[in-house]
Amino acid sequence: MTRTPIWKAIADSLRHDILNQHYNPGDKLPTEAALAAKYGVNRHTVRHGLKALAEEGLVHPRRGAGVFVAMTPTDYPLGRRVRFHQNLAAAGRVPAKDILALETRSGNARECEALALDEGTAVHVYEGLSLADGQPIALFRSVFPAERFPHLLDNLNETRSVTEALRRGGVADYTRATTRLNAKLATATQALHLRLAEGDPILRSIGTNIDAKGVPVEFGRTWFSGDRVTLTVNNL
Amino acid sequence: MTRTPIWKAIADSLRHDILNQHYNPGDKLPTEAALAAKYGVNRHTVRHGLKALAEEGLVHPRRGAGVFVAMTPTDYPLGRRVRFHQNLAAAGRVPAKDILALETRSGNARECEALALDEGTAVHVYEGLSLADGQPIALFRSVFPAERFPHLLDNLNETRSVTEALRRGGVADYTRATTRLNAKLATATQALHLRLAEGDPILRSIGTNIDAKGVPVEFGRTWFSGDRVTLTVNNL
DNA sequence: TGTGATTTGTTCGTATGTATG
DNA sequence: TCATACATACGAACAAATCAC
Repeated sequence: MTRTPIWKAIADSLRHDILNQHYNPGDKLPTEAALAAKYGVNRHTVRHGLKALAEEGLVHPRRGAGVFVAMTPTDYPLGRRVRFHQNLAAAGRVPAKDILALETRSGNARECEALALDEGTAVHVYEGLSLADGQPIALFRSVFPAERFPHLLDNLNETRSVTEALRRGGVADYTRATTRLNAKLATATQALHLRLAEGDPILRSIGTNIDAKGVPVEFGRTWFSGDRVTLTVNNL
Repeated sequence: MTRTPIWKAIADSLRHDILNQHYNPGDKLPTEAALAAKYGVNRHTVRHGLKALAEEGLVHPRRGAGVFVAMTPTDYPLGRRVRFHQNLAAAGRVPAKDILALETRSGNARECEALALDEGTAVHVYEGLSLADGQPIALFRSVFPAERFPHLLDNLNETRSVTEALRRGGVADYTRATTRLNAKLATATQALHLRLAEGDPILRSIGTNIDAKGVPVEFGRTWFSGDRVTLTVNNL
């Protein structure tokens, strides 16, 4: 009878540490050299164990950077009310937003149609990056009717929250009228912002939010990292 | 004052023909050579015009095959009741299914958990290809509790319809309990079946259907072609 | 199953007219 | 007037993917 191989023992040990939250999702494991020293074995033996963990999907090596504990995809519920901050807090993540652009311009055909405006009407545009635990999970571009919300950009700049900015604009509540979902490949720009490789899978969501009277208040497009987000649809 | 360029005139002419249904979605345009002859210009000039249309997303060239009028992605509504045949008929498409596999085996951990079975319990597996107007739009793998539906495979083989096969198994109605969505890249096998290129975007949907009493009757995974399908979420 | 014809993609080269400074 | 840059248009050849037999 053969003893269990050293590489398997190392894999088991690391797996135990990961599952018991000694290492957390997104954490970098010690370098292969450090692990080899710690276990008193050759680096190749450590690599063998890490390879097994990678095949299980538990870790995810990045050349030149290190071996990282796999992030379980963030669950992002799509429902009648889609609220970024709430969604991520409910998933136990720390939400954050980076502002990439805040501007007012004339809306294009699709934007104006979605917002029930005449083509060419002025719209506010809010582009940004959504982060969960500091990791980018989505790019978004939201468009709002400019005339109805004169101070929206200031409020967005201050709060970064669509919900709060709309509330200050007199919209106490808004709900999702439609959502359309596609799979796409990341463009170079998207990859840059989301810290992905060009050609990585992207889940694109296009939706319109309406106020209590059914008037569109926001037309939003969101590009989720396909690897880092799972959209969930729960029927009420 | 300059005349309008020939290539633009050709693009306008073709766009007119497309918008006026002279060419329909999925149709192949005449070859570049044929168009060049028809308009009495060089092939490059035709290509310039076609390139403009392609950038508008109106046409979609395929090397070695031809230039095709863009198919608008099939809308596939995700709701409480997801019915392939109804969904496609509602979108004005002709639905069809190819059977890739029908078998009974013991379910793995995830399948049994989703179906609320003990691990290793026997399940029926239905793998196939969903077609709209003859074009493959999705691969699916559905898993059913084998004990509860003894003749399911025969019924599936005969009707190809999950709804009908379950009805014959005594399930008059079933509803979607959960849906989870991810973006992935097509594997070689998936690309082959869906007639895509490896690495093309795939929208993966994982869901469980339950009967009127809330008992799971189907655990299904579907891989939609990201380009050919738009999932829509309405009336949550 | 493979083989040749068809069709788009790419890269050379040539020539002309127009706007700019 | 000259030099330059750019868009337009034509021609030829070959590569690569696809399709039909």
